[in-house]
Formats: sequence, C-alpha cells, structure tokens
Amino acid sequence: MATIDDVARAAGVSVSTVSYALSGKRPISAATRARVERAVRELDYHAHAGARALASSRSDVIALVVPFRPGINVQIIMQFVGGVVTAAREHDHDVLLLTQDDPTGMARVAGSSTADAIVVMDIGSDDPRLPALRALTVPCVLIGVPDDTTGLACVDLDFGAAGRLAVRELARRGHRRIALVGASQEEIAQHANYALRMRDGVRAQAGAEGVDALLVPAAPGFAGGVDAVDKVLAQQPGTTGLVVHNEAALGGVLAGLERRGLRVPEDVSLVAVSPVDIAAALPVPVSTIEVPGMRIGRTAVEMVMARLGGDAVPETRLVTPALLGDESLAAPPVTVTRAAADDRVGA
Amino acid sequence: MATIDDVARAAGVSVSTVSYALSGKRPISAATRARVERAVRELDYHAHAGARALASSRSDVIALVVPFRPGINVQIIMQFVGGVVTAAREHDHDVLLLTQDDPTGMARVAGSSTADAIVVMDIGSDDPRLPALRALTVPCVLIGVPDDTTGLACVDLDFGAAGRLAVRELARRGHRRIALVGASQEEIAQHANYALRMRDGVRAQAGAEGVDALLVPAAPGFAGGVDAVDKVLAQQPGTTGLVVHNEAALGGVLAGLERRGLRVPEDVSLVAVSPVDIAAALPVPVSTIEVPGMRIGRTAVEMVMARLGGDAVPETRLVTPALLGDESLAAPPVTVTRAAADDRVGA
DNA sequence: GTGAAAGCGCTAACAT
DNA sequence: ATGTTAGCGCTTTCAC
Repeated sequence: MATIDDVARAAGVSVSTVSYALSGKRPISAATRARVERAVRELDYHAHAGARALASSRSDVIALVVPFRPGINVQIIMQFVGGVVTAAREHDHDVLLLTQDDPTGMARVAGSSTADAIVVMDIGSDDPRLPALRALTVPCVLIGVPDDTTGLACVDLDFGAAGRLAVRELARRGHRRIALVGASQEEIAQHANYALRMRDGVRAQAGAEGVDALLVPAAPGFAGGVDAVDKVLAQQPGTTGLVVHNEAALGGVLAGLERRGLRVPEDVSLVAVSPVDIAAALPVPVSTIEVPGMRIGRTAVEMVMARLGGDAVPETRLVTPALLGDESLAAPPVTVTRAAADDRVGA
Repeated sequence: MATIDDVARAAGVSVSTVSYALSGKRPISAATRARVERAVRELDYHAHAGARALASSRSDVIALVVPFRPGINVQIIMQFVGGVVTAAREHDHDVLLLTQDDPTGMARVAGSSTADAIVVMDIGSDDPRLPALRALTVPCVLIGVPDDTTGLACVDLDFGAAGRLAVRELARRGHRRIALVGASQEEIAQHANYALRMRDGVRAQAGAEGVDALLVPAAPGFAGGVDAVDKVLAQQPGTTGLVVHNEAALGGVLAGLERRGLRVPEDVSLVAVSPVDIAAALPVPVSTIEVPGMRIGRTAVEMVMARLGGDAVPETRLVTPALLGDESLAAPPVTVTRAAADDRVGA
C-alpha cells in the first residue's frame, strides 16, 4: 500500500503538504493541489486509518449498539441502522456495530478510541445501561427516551403525539368508543417508554375529546391479536375505533374482527402504529402512523456530530408523527353505536 | 486515558513486558503477569486501537456489507448480522457496517486498513460487485453463491437441498401434484441464485419421485400470494402440495386457499421456506425450512478467520437445511385427487 | 524472563 | 504557500 511519503515523493512536495492538501486545513496553491491529487489517484492512496487515528485522536468511527433480543421489531431496527449509516457516511464517518448483549462493548470501544461516539438504540425507561452511558468518555446519543434524561442526548418518535393524533382522527370522524390495542404485558412491565407515552397520549386526547378509551395490552403474534379483539368487545361493547400499537398482533386483530363479521372501515376504523411494510402484507389497507426510523437514525447522527463539534448540549428531540392513508378510517356505523345516538341528539 | 507507558510504570516493568503480558506472545513469569494485570485493572487500560493497528498492521475489524434495498427480507438480514457480529466478537474482532449502495466502501476500508477482511451479503448470480471483490487486497467471504465462484469464498443455505427436502416430504405423504410458489418474477429475471437453486432442487426431486411439479412465481405481498394460488389451481387442478419460497406472499397464499375452502393440511399440505418469526404470525402453523441466518453468519466469520490465519483456500460452503414441524403436512385427501386414484390402483 | 529502541504512517505545531 | 519534525501509543525485533 502506498503511504503519504510515496505520494509526497511522486508529487514532489513534502508530506505535510500532502496532508494539508487532502484535509483542506490550510490553503494550498491550485497547482500543488493538482499534483497531489494526481499522485493520490495514480498510487491509489488511502490514508492508513490507524495512523490517522493515532495522530489526530479521532477515529472517524461511530459505534452503534443494536438490540438483538427476540421479539424485537427488526424492520424498525434496520431503518434506524440505515439512517445512522447513511448519515454517518455523509459526515465521513464509518459505523461500528455493537450488540446489546455485549455489556463491555461500549466501554471497550470508547476506552480504546475505536469510536469517537456511541449511538444506543432501544433505550428503556429505566434502562440498566444508563449509568454506564453517563460515565462514558465519549459523547453518546440514545434512540429512545428514558425516564431521567439528565445529561443525556435522546431522539425518538413523539409517541405521545402519535397517540393523540390517532385518537383525534378517530374522534373527528365521530367515534365515541375507542380502544388502544397496545404493547404486550411484558413491555408494560418493563416500563417501555414508548408504550407508556403512547398510552398517555391516547388517554389525554380521549379525555380532551370526551370519548371513551379502553386500553388493552396484546401479546405479540396472531393469537395475541385475536384475543385482544375479544377483550375489547367484551370489556367495551360498541367499540368502533381501534388504535393498534403492536405490529406483531396486527394480522390477528384484523382476523379477529373479520371472524365477528366486523368490516374495516365500515364497522370498525383502525389506525396502526407500525412499519409500512408490515401493513402492506395485510389483507386490507391500513392507515398507518409510521415510526420514521431513517429520519430518527439520521437525527441521532446529526446530534453526534454537533457534540463532536464541541457546541451542542445534551437535549431530547422528539420527531413529529404523520398519518399515512385513510383507507381504514370512516365514520362509525349509524345503527347500534352510542356515537350514532349522540349524533342524532346533537342534530 | 492511560497508555501502555502508564501501565509499565505502575507495574514496574518495561512497555514490551506489558505488551507481551497482554498478548501472550512470549512467556511471562506469573508474578510479573499479575502485577501487569493489576495495573491494567487499576488504570482501566485499553490499548489504543489506532496505535495497535499501526504497529501490528491488523485492525481486528471485519467489514460487513449489508443490503438496504427495499423488498429485502430484513429478518434474514438481521440474523446474518447477528451471527457475524457474535462470531466476530468471539474472535476478538469488531464489525464495521457498510451499505451496498456505497460502491466505494469496500475499496476504502480495505485500502485504508480500516478492516482486515470483508463479508458481503446478498450476492447475486452475476453480481456486479464480483470483479471488485476479486480485486480486493483483503480476504473476503460472500454470503450467497454467484455463478462463477472462481477465487471466491462463499457460504449459503443449500437451497437445492431445501427444494429436494420439501418435495420429498410431500411425496412420501402421497402427494402427486405439487407446486412451488417461488420468488418473484423480478428475482428470477435477476438470476437470483437462491431462487434458481430452489427451483432446480424441486424439479430434480419431483422428477426422481415421479410427481408433477408446477413452478409459479409470486409477487411479494398479500395479493401476490392470493394470485399465485389462483394460478396454481388453474394451471394444475388437483394440486395438493405447496412449497412456498416467498415469505412476503405466505399470508396471501393461506388466505387464497381459505377463500376456496381448502384447509391446511387436510386439503393442501404446505412447506414454507421462511424465517420462523413470519411463520409464527400466520393464522395456522406452517412447517418451515428456515434459512439459518445465524449459522451462516457464523460460518462466514469462521471462513474469514481461517483466511486471515493464512491457511484455508477459497471454497464454497453450503449449509444443510432442516424442516421444522409437520403441522401443515398431511396425506392428500382421498377423494378427487389423482394421488388417491393411484394409491387405490397400487393397493 | 525481561528491557531498549526502532519503527508503523500520519497530523499538527513550528518553522520559513 | 510550503517544508521540517516531533510526537501519537503500540508491536516487535534485537540484545541480554
């Protein structure tokens, strides 16, 4: 492999000139720059990453901690990863992959200067890694929002706003009894922050709109979705609007409705918080609030770069949700529902 | 951050002794080793990755090229990634993530000694990256098998064996008319190697068993699956065995059968080549031949390590498939099928 | 079994 | 605008 010395010799300049010509950190005459660039091209020169890191104390690498636990939504994960990698490359950084179940990984890559910064995905409300993250010697950005964000930089979808958005859309079409088919009992038990914020958003908007909102956790998988529909209709008969924040149960929810002869959206309106790919594999089109993984991943990298640049202080950034499509949204049926009765009274 | 000098001073030995004590590359007395290890612990010493790479010409990093094109099966991708990262860590290597749509990425990380080796996923039969891969200055291992493997190291599931396995299981239960609902037209057009090998495996085994095998491509998504069922029954009435090698269409295939009143497995037996997670989200249990992503990822890393070790020559390794469960497998119905008629004649 | 010291290839003062 | 050079922190001969 060619070294910077080879390039300097070929271009007839000193090594520092080559270095500066390549980094742009000091003015170089057009002629010199051209000769350097030519030599670089002819020798196919690439600066040795280790040597550069040693001399400059910057590796130009961001570590990304990815969850591999079963039951995780891989679609979302991949979108985050894609966003992080793409954005990192735009800033001339590479991405090193760490897994969640390598507890020493973050300290190792930080301590060895393998990475300049760390992005951590899938942060829980009371994530056990929080102390370690606060103690890190390199800047870090969390995807997900813990309960206590002191000293931490975080990004996530604004799940509270997502919940409010979903309820608002149902309410303005006249639905008066709605239900949130939410995360599994386990996720709730683990205080999964997104689940709690979603729940609170649904509750708050339901309160503001004066509609009844039942909250039902759903086990992941087909059966979990079917069960959830049973529960909803048993505990709150006449429910006409469903918010499903559990992509693994989504297919089961639709099947459960169909088995009871309930059509979407004629009898029941539906908003899913889910990756679009999953929604696309369903028998009927479903209006979806997507977790914008790419966007969040990119934002995480922007925050990393800001912090590496020196300015920027830890902050929490919540990305505003948007509703895609209205195929599974309609007014509630005019017959049996209380909403219909209310409407008549109002008319 | 503590340096090796700090450790040497704290332990009262020379830097070379620290280095050797840590690498084990030359014998160190137990007493000295203990003092070094103590100093390392107390100072929380981590060798500077760049300095190490510069001095040793080894970065202890493997680059992994991941496809992010839409329509890709993320479940499988994540499994590959998980296997690669886990295995790499067991060999004290880290994994750097590259995306497919960064065409200069591989040359860059190889040329700058950022990575010691490269693993490339999602290799097509006539992958455009093949020339670049052959020209690489570092060893590389492909996940997927191109048509011409000269000079290349490759790993993949043995899709031919998977096709034969699926047909054998159907045939030995008495099915005489089967169909492969396979990859999409696009994948076939792109000469996706796995699709071709699957097809050939199905054909070969069908020929050997003397059963009729119809080959039908399916567009991904729910509708694609429904369509495929229509095509199968139109082109080959009396089909009782289905091999579905298209996880995105799987839900649609089941729905298509149900709409025609065909039960699984009473009327139609089914074998899916799919990630188990997808199969689990389906309304009925489906016998599955899984692409063992973890295993393949691990194997890729073993091959990388062998090549970094000097021994080992490029080779292609095909992982043997296994069938999980038999819930969607049964004998064909005794009434209308030709299989039943044959049986009676034979009896 | 241990130490001294010569690089590895680059960056960034400090020159001019 | 360009050149000289002292490190960056480690590995690995070579020497004892």
